[in-house]
Amino acid sequence: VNPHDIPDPTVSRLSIYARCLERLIKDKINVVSSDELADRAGVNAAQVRKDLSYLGSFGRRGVGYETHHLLDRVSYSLGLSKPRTLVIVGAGKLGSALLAYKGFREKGFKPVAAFDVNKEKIGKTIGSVRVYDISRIKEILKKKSPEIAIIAVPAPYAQEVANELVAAGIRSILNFAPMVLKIPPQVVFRQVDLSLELDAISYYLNKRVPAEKSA
Amino acid sequence: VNPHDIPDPTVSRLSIYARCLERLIKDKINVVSSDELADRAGVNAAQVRKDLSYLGSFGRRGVGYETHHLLDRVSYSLGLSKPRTLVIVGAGKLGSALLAYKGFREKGFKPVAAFDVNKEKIGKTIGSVRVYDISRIKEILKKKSPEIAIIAVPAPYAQEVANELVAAGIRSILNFAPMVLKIPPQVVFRQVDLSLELDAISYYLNKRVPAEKSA
DNA sequence: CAGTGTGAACCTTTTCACAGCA
DNA sequence: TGCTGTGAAAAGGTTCACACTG
Repeated sequence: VNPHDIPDPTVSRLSIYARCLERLIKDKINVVSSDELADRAGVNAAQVRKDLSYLGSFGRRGVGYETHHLLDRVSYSLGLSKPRTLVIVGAGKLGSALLAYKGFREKGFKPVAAFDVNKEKIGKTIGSVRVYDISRIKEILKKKSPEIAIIAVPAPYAQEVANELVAAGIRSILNFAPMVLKIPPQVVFRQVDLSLELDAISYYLNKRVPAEKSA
Repeated sequence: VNPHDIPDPTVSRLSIYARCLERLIKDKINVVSSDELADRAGVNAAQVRKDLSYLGSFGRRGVGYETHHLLDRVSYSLGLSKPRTLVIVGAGKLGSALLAYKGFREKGFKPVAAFDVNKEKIGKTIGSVRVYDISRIKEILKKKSPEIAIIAVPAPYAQEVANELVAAGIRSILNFAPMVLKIPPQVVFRQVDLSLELDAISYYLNKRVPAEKSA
């Protein structure tokens, strides 16, 4: 459907450019150069131009990019034009925090259901979304046809949950459990891994001088 | 301090190998081949061998890697041998979820303080850690000297918080706010970005056939 | 033999540098 | 003149393939 294949790192940066463009538009700035956008996105200007070139060319030479137009184009490429529905599996601390997250709705990601095993949570409403018994995943997914499932259960249950989601025909999964999951290739899969990030920080902390001398 | 420079993607995978090795050890498996480890980590075997080769060579040809020894070596390389202290700025839904996260302590990351602006939270204890007024960052950081700060405040405040942390001499920052932050290069910096991940999923959802025909 | 360790080939991504255009 | 768009070069990472060894 989309024009061409965009490299994965570029996809990630497009999301960041979109965020920067929203800010610029909020500030009533109508034109931005690759230099300025690069600075705001924390990358270099050639990178911005190369990234945007995957979407076609609509900068004006000698001027820059029209912010509204560029945001439209970036959003379109990311498929953000139409709203997306999602479910969250696991309504514990993390799941609840995610359900309460305002950013979802603002960006067009709409939670339509949550699941948990805890009897006390089942039937309750968190962040305007109902919590269902986890055994009803297949049934509810059939009814609501969400496009995205977020896994926010403890690591030992994550693979099992993933299997059920896949069996129920989910098209994409975002996993927060610190666990390698086997997911069939036709399902879009991404991972957010707090504990990996901490390990990485730990590594780079050690690489730096253990005790700094001066600023 | 550390032997050699390890590529960033390898650092991330080392964290995953460590996780797999813990599992293997829990299951009383003492030797593992690069093939088996690769399968569990979701990468290919050459990758595993190349990654491990950055740490030296201690596999036994024809046999595999001794799990205990390898885990020790990987943990050491990641700097996980010694415990790390951290603070969390922002004790809202997300910050509280993070404070409650058991995985921290298990892996040797110890929260020593939290900060918030909300008067109702200040003075309370969440997950065994006290919540301080955010204006006391400098003072408390001086006293507790944490190595890592986690930013879990709303995006508009994240840069301001980051500036204070840097001014207070923090050595590393993990940012959860969906916001590009300017951090001086001597501070180790990583970002966890939910909204970016969702955008990426949205992109790949669009790339796939909009309606699937068969399995 | 089975499985590691690693140079070399391959592939992807980033950066450079400049032609081309408003 | 100033800034985009883009080939080409450089850098960085992954995979291959095989010599080597317990």
